[in-house]
Amino acid sequence: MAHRPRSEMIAETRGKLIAAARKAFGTVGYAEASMDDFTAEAGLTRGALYHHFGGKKGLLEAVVAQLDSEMSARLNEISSRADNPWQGFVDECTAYIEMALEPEIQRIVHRDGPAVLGDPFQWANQDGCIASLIKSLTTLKAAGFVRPDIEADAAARMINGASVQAALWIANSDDPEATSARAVVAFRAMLEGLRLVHRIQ
Amino acid sequence: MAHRPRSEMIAETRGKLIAAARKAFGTVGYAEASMDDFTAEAGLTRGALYHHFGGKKGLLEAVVAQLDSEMSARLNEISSRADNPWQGFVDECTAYIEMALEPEIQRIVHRDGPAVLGDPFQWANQDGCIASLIKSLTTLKAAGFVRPDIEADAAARMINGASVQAALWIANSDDPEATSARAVVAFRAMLEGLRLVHRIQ
DNA sequence: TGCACATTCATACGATGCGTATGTAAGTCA
DNA sequence: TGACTTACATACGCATCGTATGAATGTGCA
Repeated sequence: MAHRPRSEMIAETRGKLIAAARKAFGTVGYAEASMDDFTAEAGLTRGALYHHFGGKKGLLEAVVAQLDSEMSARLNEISSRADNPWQGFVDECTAYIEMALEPEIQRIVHRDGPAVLGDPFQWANQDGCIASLIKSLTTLKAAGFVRPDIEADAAARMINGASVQAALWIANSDDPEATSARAVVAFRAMLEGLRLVHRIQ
Repeated sequence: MAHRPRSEMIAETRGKLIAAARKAFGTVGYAEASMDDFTAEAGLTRGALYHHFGGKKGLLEAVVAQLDSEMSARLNEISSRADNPWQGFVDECTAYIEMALEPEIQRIVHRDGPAVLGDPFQWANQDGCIASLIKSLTTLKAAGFVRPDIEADAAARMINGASVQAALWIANSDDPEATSARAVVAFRAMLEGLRLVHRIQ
């Protein structure tokens, strides 16, 4: 094996650690994942982990950031190819729920992540999927689709909470298809409440 | 000390363990709470803990059940003393958010609880606060306050998710008063979406 | 009332996982 | 090319957990 630049080696090491941790966290969960085990699986030891990430928690942050940016990219892709802005947003939210059904995302991003790292809105991923949600809502509001008294941050919070719950419900259901349909009805109704409409009564 | 009936001793031991665990879980969190430490603080050892609760997880379940039934009692009290059913429900939800601001409830019920025990809707506390939510929604729907196509379970999910997020937002804010006001606006708007109203366009 | 039994809880032990301190090899730059 | 830094492995001590065992006390039955 020829001499390779150090920066490449580092990137490879970090990547291997993140991948191994992601797999372990996603399957057995953060608390049950043994650092010795999954570093060994990556052909490394805890020494490398502590050097690059400071500890288990730091590695979780890195894993979450990776998942988050992947989700964000998928969401941007989806919302960008809609002609109606509101419909695009509804699509985005629906996709958000569907992604939360994936075990890796559900477990790491929506369960262990918040429990270990705290409030997701404080994770401050500039390119995270929550930032995407807020951005979408901001433009929607500016375009007059959302009630002017509702702030984008606040709406993003509600939507995030409801989405995760909806996904949890569907994932734990014994008839995911039917449950999904029922969840979407309630979820869209909730979104309608945020929308700017004229009412009587 | 005279001979006391065994059932009393047991109840006292369980109570002491639950109280000590509740305090520890609420302050340092579930993962950081040492069983040796908080059992000793209760004047006991891990032996008693394993005997009565099977382990740390079982004790967490007991603590959560206690908090949950306390919350439920408070919610029932609040919703019962409202004249307008819908307003009573809004009050109940608002109280739910406010309770989630209490560190003990936020940490144990909304953070560590779901992470360790899984989906709160599966905890199956017959007298839990989620059951209260569902019950309130069921009666509201029967009375025609809620859109007929929305199921009580589904709505409870959305509301629960949104409430927890709202509470998290407020709790982590540097101006809780102002944040609370903004959160409530969005939350009520969301509730309006579930409500049965006549609309144009 | 007395005794066998079940239950409650403490103690003791082994195993596992974590964090830090230290060592070593390899890359980098003057 | 040699001093220095960086990347990672190794080794050690400590805390925590689960279980197996033991002692003490209340309880049910003759």
